[in-house]
Amino acid sequence: MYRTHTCGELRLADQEKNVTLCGWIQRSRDLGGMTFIDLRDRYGVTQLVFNMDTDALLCNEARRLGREFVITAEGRVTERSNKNPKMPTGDIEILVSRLNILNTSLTPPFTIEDESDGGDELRMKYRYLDLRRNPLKNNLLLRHQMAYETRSYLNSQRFIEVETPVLIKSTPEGARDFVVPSRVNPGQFYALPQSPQTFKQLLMVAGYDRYMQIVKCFRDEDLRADRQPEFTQIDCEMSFVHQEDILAMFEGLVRHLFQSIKGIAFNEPFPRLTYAEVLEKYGNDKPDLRFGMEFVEMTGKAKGRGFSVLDSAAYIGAIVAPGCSEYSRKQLDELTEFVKKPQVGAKGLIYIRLGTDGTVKSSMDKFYTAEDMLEMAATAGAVPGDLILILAGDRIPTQKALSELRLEMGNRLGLRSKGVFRPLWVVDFPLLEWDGATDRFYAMHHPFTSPKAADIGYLDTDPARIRANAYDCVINGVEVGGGSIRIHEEQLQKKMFKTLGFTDEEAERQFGFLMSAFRYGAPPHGGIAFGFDRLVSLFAGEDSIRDVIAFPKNNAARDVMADCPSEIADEQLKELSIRVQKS
RNA sequence: GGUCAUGUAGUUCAGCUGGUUAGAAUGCCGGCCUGUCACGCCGGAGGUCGCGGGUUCGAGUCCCGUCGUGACCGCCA
Repeated sequence: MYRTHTCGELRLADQEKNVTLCGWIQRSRDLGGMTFIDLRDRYGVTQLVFNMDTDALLCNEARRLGREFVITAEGRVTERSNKNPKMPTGDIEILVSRLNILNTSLTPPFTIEDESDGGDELRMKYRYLDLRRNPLKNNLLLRHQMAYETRSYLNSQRFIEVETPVLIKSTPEGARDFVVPSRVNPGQFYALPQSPQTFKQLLMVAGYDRYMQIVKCFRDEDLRADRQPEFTQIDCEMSFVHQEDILAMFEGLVRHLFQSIKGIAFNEPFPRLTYAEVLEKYGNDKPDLRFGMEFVEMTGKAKGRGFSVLDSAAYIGAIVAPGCSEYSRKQLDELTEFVKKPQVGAKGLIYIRLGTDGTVKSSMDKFYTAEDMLEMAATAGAVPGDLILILAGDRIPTQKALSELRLEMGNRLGLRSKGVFRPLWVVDFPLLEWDGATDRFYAMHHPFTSPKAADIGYLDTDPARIRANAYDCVINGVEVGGGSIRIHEEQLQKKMFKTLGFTDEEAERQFGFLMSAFRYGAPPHGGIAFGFDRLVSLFAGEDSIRDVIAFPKNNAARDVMADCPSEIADEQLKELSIRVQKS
């Protein structure tokens, strides 16, 4: 070993020890007669000291060290005459007797500090330098701890980790597949898994009744701050369970992570809201429960005064912004602009101010009396000093817009604190979604999700009404996990494929192996997958999952450090029987 | 596929209704400095204003195109 200790561990108790440290030059302070150097490694920073009087030669050598040089330094641990209470190692320093430069460094293009001066683009290009900084280092350490605690909890519950293949069969359902050409099978392709879905079900058929895997998944869709083309799931499946058993087991996992990593205990069970409920109350299937401001439907109450915007609306919804009655014209205009953005899509915003002095002011004073509005305010549960914000229009788009407005108000009022966590389960998702463009149903979760027993009858009569045994785990407005109880009977699965518009032949060609397996004693089973990157970014308080991934891709799915994807040699293409069409 | 924002010293940014030699901070280099820890002080170097075209007597600034980056919509079972 080059070193006897790390740069984070020496304390006053180690005084007079002769030690050797290795690390990178964080910074040096040359005072003329003496020079201080902060030496950094993964574990911390330790101050080295050189003195002209003690050893002029060595001190001059130290003055020539540049930022990010890699050195090894041997010396004696001594108590500082000026201690630095801000550093864990601030009581000591190393009086260096021997110095060795292991490697020099170019001056890095941005400063390796907690608050770097580098922009995103540059830091992505030099990711290996960015990873030297504490914020990213701490995120990766957190990620490691969470993976470790996940395995620890699930292992204690008798789950076993099984690896599943990465080169699998492509299927047209769901997200676009990443595709891999097969050299030995010209003209044929593998796909990278969007998730190990079918394999974990096959493991259940095989009798491994508690499976888990922390596994990479791939989806060739456009990116977002919380979406990468390759991402990591905590993938799980269990046999002989009902929905209730899954929720209990994995509520346990989430609790274990919060307890062991953040020391947070939740006293109450996680709330469970149905899909229908969260849409009515929050206009969103992943509601942020850190604050209330639930929707109040006014559709029945607010009509019939000759205000055409409301009279013609299929849905009228309100939220109450507590204590905001004094919002200025400018602030209200900002909110109106916000809801009118194309991404939000409302046509306008109606407000009612309930003054603390009992007065009522509204943007629809022309049509409604003060009594009308006080009655509406009472319906909405508003009190003097509150501001009521109302959107009207078609039901679904208006609820969606009101949801955006609710979140915006939550931000403005500081109700979405990063240190507060409000998990919940959303249950009873619809089984199917109608798509007008292709004129067919799609599975909302995936085609293996089982319908609620009570709703199975609707398969033939009214498929849109069927609720699924599907559930999401949502924390602070982030969908961190989701799963379902699967279909384990061949006949029902066949019927499901039929409802989705598959012919028997198509179903057989794409999922024949699964259908076959179901003929050999498939146990009832179900599972869940957590978005590990999202979970870590939530714990880390980061807005983007890129900050918890060592080497992420950018907006356009490029690795700007490696400059990838890239073209490949004609030889390679030929070998793969692929011709590239240049447009 | 679409909308919006953005691109100026190594870096982060400023640069007004178009007008002399494009500024600041930080980093870098040199000098001074024996208890600093974001050390301090003095000095210096450093620019194809992303790229291409246009308008104009004159463009970092206005217009068009293009490329990069970021956020969002569509998309993501």
